[in-house]
Amino acid sequence: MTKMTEATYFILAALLEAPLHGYGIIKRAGEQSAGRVKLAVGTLYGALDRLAEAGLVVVDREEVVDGRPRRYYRITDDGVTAVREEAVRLQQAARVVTGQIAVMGA
Amino acid sequence: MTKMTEATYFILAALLEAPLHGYGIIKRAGEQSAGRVKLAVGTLYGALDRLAEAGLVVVDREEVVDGRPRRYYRITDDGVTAVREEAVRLQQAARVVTGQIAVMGA
DNA sequence: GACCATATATCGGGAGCCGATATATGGGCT
DNA sequence: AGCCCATATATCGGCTCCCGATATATGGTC
Repeated sequence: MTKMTEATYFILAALLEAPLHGYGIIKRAGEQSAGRVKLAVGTLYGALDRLAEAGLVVVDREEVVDGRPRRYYRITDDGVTAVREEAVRLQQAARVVTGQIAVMGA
Repeated sequence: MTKMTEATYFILAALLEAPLHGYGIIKRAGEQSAGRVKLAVGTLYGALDRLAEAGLVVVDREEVVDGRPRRYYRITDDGVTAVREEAVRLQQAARVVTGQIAVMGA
């Protein structure tokens, strides 16, 4: 089953376009879901640690902006594969109830 | 957000067609997901208690077959609404990654 | 000065999944 | 006869993980 939690899924999804730092991930996840997903900070950092340990994300670079540190995370190839597989699982799960066939491209 | 767990979702989905007893729900969920979802018994009964308390399912009837008790659960109108809303959420979540638009009927 | 957005980090509580265990019956295999 | 398996319900403890609260720090707005 290789289950993935919802928070983990949206974190990976947020990193698909470009590397982001923690706070940026929270904002991006909110944007992508039209405000429905609000990642709590306590959720984020724990999840990022787990993702890094699993090799699905890596620290891209660290910066200091206005005295505040910023740690950018980048999704790995394994991370991309994992989040795409999870997207397929979500769609299949939805189909069980909707009974509708989704049009899927690449 | 009104989050619903994966186990809860598949339990409600399994009950959409007809009332089922606990063990039947486990088998039905496996069928509907092509064997991907395997509900653990410890998960099932706890989840059913929570669903009953929330009014999303009710006990339909109790039977005794071959000396073994069977308790049938039935999904309520609120349960149907909840599982449909969750299906939409899952589809929207999947779309964040796939970027594809799904064809939806009713 | 107070508050808010930005930014990272930790801790504790609570929810919930899951394997193990217990109990019970009937069928199939050896 | 003995054993395992499928069926069927129920409970318990461990573990994962989400999340709010808290702490710390800076710069802009009011």
